[in-house]
Amino acid sequence: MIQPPKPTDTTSSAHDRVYRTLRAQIMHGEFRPGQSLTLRGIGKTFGVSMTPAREAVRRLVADGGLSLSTSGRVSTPELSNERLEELASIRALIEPELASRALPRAHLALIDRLQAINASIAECAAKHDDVGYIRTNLEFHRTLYLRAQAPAMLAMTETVWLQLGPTMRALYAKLNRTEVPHNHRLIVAALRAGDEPGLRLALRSDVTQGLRLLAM
Amino acid sequence: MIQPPKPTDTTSSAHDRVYRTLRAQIMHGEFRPGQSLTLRGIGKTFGVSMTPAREAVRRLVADGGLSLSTSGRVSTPELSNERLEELASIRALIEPELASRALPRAHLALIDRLQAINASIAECAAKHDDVGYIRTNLEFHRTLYLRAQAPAMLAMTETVWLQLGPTMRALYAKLNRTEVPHNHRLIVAALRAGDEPGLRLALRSDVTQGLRLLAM
DNA sequence: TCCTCGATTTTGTGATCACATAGGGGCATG
DNA sequence: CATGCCCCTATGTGATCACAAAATCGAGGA
Repeated sequence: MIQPPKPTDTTSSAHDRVYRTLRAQIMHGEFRPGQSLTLRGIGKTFGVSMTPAREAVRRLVADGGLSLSTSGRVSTPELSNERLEELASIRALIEPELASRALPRAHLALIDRLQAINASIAECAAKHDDVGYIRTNLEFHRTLYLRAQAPAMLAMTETVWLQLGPTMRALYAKLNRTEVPHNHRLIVAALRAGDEPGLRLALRSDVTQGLRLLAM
Repeated sequence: MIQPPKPTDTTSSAHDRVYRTLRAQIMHGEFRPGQSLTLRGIGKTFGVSMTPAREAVRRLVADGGLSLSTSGRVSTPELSNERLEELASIRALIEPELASRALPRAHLALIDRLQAINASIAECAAKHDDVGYIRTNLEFHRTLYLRAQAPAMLAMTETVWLQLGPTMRALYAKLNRTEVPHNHRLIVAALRAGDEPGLRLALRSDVTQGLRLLAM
């Protein structure tokens, strides 16, 4: 009946806010694989009705960040090993390409920023902050790829990250890292040296490294 | 008030039916670039209310098949040249990989089927049936890639096709093809010969060919 | 004839409701 | 104590409504 007041920001629609928040949470590993969500629960969390919650969920299902059971129940996906391997293959295909495109545009300020992000990663690793580790790790990659000026390719890569989010969380929780991955240092070094083949190789290794650890 | 009867199939939800139909239509070039759609119009077309229409549209927006104006208006995307080139690059990156993975599993029956599809393409070309041409062309690629046993990679590729749909339509309408693209014959030949490098090359050429014609 | 401004219509957004069904918990029975 | 069944609650689906904003159309004036 009475439309309740709109105390929140009016800069974007409700469903978009829900969508972006949930997407970031999933991508950064804040949910475990197979964790179930409910539309009413999401709505309650964000202070909206079921309608925008459903739209956000639909979008997330569309790009693989959530999966729908046959009865319409929503949960984060549990990836099979084949799926995981395939997603890693996609990363290994696209991300070296993105890095390679970014290379000619990577000036010193960018490289310094990447090194600073690596320091943040080290901090998260020391604190055993899994979510922070994943988030800053992805930030490292995104910062580099943004220079590639290839928004569609980047969007596609982020969609893969989204699908991997919950599984990465479960994986990293087991690993108990304590330092920056070696490959990140190789990436920075290759950028400084302008070494394109080395950069591609380092990216490929970095991307497939997590999977290799899982398969052990 | 009164819930109207459900005369339609109960095998899937309304929004899913709308989604799949619209997705196919967009991918096959049944809409021109920039063509605008309305939620109420979609609902009326499919005999459903706005709710499922909105959900279907959200999903399509999420994977780039439709775009939203700032005011929430829905339309098929008009791709910039940079975007187009980028999407072609993605195709050129993934599709040779898919073909390569399909190659060891491609037995004779598959190759024959591909050749039959090529014949269908030729028919469509002769009849100047643009939509049919695009549909059978994509069917050729999908039939091959299904053998790769890489569903995530195939899904990603189809998403790119979806984004290209309206533009491909506009492009092919200008070209007035009259025969099967030469590269499709090369693809079949490479499959028969088990020639992996040749297959990758033919795929790459086939995928980027359309773009090259546009840039002329 | 063309531009401008205002009213009306169109359209998207979000809330709410009725309904069907899937799941889970509790109870009875072996 | 385990297991199967049933009822109730939780949950998703789709329709409808109120509202705001945008677009479109038309009238009037320059």
